[in-house]
Amino acid sequence: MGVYEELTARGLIAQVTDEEQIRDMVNNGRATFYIGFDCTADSLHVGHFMALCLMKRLQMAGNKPIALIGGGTTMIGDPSGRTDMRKMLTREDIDHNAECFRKQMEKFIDFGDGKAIMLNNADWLMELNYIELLREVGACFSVNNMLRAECYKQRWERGLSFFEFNYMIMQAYDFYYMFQHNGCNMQFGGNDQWSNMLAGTELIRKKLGKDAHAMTINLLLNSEGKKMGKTASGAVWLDPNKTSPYDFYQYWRNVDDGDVLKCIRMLTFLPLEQIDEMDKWEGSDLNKAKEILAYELTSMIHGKDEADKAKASAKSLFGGSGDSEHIPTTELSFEDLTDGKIGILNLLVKTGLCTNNSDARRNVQQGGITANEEKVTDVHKEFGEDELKAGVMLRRGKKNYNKAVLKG
RNA sequence: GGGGGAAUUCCCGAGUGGCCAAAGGGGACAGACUGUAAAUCUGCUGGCAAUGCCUUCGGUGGUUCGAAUCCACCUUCCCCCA
Repeated sequence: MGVYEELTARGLIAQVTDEEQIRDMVNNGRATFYIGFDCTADSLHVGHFMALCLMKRLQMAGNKPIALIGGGTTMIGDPSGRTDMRKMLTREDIDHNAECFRKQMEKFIDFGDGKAIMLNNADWLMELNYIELLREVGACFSVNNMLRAECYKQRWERGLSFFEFNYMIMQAYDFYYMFQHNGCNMQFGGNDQWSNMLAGTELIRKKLGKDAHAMTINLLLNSEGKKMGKTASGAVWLDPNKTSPYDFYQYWRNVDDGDVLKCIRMLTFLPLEQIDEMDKWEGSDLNKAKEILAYELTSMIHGKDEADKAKASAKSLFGGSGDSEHIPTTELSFEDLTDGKIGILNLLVKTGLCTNNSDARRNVQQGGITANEEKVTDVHKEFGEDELKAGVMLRRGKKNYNKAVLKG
């Protein structure tokens, strides 16, 4: 089975420009493909992870990936599929983010020995001259066609500025540029990028009379059709300082029944036969599949050690056995105490289990808080030094744990 | 360039002088039920030293005993005409 067939079997491929040719190219390792990453934040998230996986799979099949960091395109911001304009980022922010992206990608993709390259489109886009660009590539675009593009549909109500409208042209230019300078003959991306990607192949055809290819992957959507990898507090980040390995593990451990197998198929590197076997599982057996998903992903992103720790913590908290060593812990100092004591509300805020006093009070009043597995009903309850030195295991709701320990 | 309209809490959206910390819905959070799932039902959703007090309805001033609500100017956005 070639890599193309594997991607199809995993449900990754959404649209392609020419199936025959693309299959032939990627299966025989003749593709030099690029995936663009706009650096709108200082860490990659789960959505990017899909793209990185794709890159890795194709690299393993002998193709050469180009990771394109969008230092230039981020100056504009992709309006595709969005209803509002993105916040404009400063040059400094973008450079910083680009640097963060680079570090994270290097952990995942092998950039050695010309096996892959990393580029930043700021290197060519920032140099462009407006009039020259208009004459050189602007003439190749039909505004009529651009307006018909699916990715702008959502903008018809709220309006689209000319500024953002140009994003597509910049992305097309990227492809055109790398086609000529880096032998890039294919572009991959999320399905929401399809219009932008076609703009690139069109431009290459018009300017150079040559064929370039594009392929999109399905976005990771849950059974409700929403993008996965988002929580109430924001994205699920790959940076352990932004989303701890434990939280990362828990995110996947808690996906809906209907989404587990899809996630395993699309995100993990487990053999397809094994996945097909899991596909037969039903009911509470799916819990096993969720554990596998969570473990596999955590271990890919944060390493085996962290994955083991996260798993052990989860086991001890939810399963009643296993070691409790790796549970999220908050260290307190004597300065946090008043007269050698600390109130429950204060403690909940300190550990980050509640956002503020009101939130803490509400949770206590609704019976959502336990300390050392005993329900706390009194908002005035206090904890003394000795108790805190031994460690107080706090729980909010069913799944949020934090151990408060007094140091010193 | 001319004319018209809009901005409300996490989101959508009601409110057009006091009864407004602001209807309703969504989401989030908590409880029950469960499998760390879904569905369902219940509670809850600005902050604080908490039967009270403080801050919030795009911004800045003003009118008034009292302003999300009225007036002026500003900002941003949308629609129509050019």
